[in-house]
Amino acid sequence: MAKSLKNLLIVESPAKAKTIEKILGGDFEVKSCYGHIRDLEKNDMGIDINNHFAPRYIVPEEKEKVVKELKSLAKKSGEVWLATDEDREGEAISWHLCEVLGLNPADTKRIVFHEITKPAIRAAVEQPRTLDMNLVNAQQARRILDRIVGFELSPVLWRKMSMRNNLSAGRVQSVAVRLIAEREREINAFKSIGTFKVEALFAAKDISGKPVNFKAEGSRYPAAQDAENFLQSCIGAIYSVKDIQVKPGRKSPAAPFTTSTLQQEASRKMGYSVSRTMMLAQKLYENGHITYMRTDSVNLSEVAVKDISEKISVQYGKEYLQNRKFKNKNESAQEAHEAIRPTSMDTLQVEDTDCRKLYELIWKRTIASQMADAELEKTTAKIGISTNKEELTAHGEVLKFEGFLKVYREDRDEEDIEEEAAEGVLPPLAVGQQPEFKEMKAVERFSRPAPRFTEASLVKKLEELGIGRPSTYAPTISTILKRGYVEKRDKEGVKRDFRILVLKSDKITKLTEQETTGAEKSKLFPTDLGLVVTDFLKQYFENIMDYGFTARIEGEFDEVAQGKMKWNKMLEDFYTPFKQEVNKTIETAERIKGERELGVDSSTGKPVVARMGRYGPMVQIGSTEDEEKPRFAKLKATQSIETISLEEALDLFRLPRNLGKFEDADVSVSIGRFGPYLAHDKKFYSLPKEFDPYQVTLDEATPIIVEKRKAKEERTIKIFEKEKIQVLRGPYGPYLKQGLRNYKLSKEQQERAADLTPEEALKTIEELKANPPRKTARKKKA
DNA sequence: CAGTGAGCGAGCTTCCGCTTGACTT
Repeated sequence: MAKSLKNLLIVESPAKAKTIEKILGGDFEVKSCYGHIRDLEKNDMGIDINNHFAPRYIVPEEKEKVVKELKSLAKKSGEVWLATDEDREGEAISWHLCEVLGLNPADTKRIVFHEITKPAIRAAVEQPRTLDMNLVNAQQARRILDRIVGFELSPVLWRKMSMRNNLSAGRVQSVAVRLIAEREREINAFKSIGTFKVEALFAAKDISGKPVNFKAEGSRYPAAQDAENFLQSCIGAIYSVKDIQVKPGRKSPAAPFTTSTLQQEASRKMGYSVSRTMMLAQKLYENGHITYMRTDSVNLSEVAVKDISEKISVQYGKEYLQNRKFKNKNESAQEAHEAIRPTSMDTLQVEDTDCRKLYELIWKRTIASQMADAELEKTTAKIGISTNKEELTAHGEVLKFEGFLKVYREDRDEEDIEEEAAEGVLPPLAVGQQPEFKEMKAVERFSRPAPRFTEASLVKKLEELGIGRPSTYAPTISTILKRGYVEKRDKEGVKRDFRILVLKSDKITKLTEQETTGAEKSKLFPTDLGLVVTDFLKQYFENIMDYGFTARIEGEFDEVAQGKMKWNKMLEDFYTPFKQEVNKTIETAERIKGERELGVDSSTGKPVVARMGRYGPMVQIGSTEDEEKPRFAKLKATQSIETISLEEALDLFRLPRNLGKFEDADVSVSIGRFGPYLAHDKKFYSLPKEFDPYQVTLDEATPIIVEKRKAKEERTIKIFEKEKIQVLRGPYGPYLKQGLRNYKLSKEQQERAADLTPEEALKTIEELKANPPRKTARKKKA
């Protein structure tokens, strides 16, 4: 009788499975399928396009083990319950499970819950439903469309680009690169404008009678002369308070964390990369400290709200408690999970420092979300000037009740910070009062372009556009970095002069000071490759590259999910014009060069161009049609096709430089595939970083050669000339080298490396060639 | 390890979203 058998309940995550098994107890065996168990075959797109886009699914190799186990458990079980996530992907996973485990979708129990709490799970088991095939079809449409876009566009790039990188394009990654590319161009085109901002310093007595300084702001003047005229007009003036406004203000806490807001705050507060945050969160989740970390929901379960409320009452007092329900701003959210929160608000010691910092951040954000508003008092004082009609404004802000700010304050991105009115405490002022005038300044301030994206601010932007999902933000960033479309790096700022006019003791002084501008840390920069590929895709595939494309097709997926549209009809409508564009592009588009004319080389009269070559960005003097062969030079890592000047380009041709003779052989310096190097007597020595290949002298170069030669000798234990094998000393101990390849010695062989015979070395290499030690798939090189 | 850049063609690459370990270096 089936009753005696256990029920098998399948969820996506193994950590979830453990928790649920505890809640459901004896009748249920809870197992995990580890996400998707089937995917489209890779050959020939895995889609029969001419047969109404029929997908060809396979179980990937790495999923075979799980599938086998679930199959055998399903056979032995009384009933199978599908409890995958309540969203499009979760519904599809359940359907794939039916297909693979041989279950009938019409009578297999499908249950859902948004939170892993006892009441939610009990309630779910009471109300099983069956699979929603419309939702499954919406997922299939999503999957197939992404496969089509990716597997049609990428090969176009392979054909049209001369680089041998494994280029790729896709609905999400290509738009992510576009955002970074356009921001860069915006910055390059930005014309900074200086204006003079008036700021006066006064003093008045505070409550205890002590004089304190405070600031008041005046107008901005576009020209230095206007600012000077204004200061001039203030000479000898009397300043008096004309008006005082006191207004209450409030600040409310931010919603509990989702994946993207957690990534943003961890980046702003701790400087974690997006993938680091996810790794740490994964650990916290597996140890049962926090709820699921890939979510777009800001919702907290009732049980959690109760726990949080109690904690606030006990730890901070009842006046700090204010329960709130947050709504998701984002339309594309699927909300299959809760917000990210601690599983319990009890104080908890997390061992690992980085994990602890992230845990504490989550704890504080969660607690703060149910705390009272902070109450402020904002004071604005207008100060009149006796000699002219202008008024100065002083702002003050006093915190009356700290509320949630006692625990947590959200940081802001550079992008969102407007120049702030000076905040702080104003001394008590009265209308008619004449505060003591100290000085007035007009400081030149320059407008700034939007800052470059950080990983986290890119995620924020993508989420706003509805592009990508919590589980893909980190992988998307890895992809565009790996493809070389984007680089993460620092940029040194440049020094800039700015002017200050100071009015003090009825005299105006003019000063010039220096500031650093344009410095960036850990920002995303597009490479020339990224810029060129983006331009190409924008030109030929405007629709896919449009920032609204995902939102539009999401609307159609929703219609499929509601049963208002057939999924293969939707794909048909998308595919027909898209495929035409692909074909047209393959036929008509020129190879992607990204060429930019820089001018004429004055010494030869030949044109100079910057462009993409087989090995990356380069400059070229003369053309291939000329009788004389053109000259080529590679751009430096910090240079770009778009911004390099003729002068900088010509400078690159100063290499190779012959430095002179050393030990009867020429010493020359150049930049090669692996950076700057010295060449001498047919041997190469890489040039240490502190030397500039354009500046280095023979006297500096010879010690480097001598030094490197010595180091190499010290590394060499033995050389077997005939076998062309070297026994070398490396950072992990002695090893063998033959040609370009290294071979590991066994521990025992390492100990007697100096006594190895050529025969044994040869044998070792043969054996290692026959059985390469690493199991991980390695890429074949042509 | 080291100076390439044209074009041809073999054989290969590639997407997004769900999930975690198993792998060395």
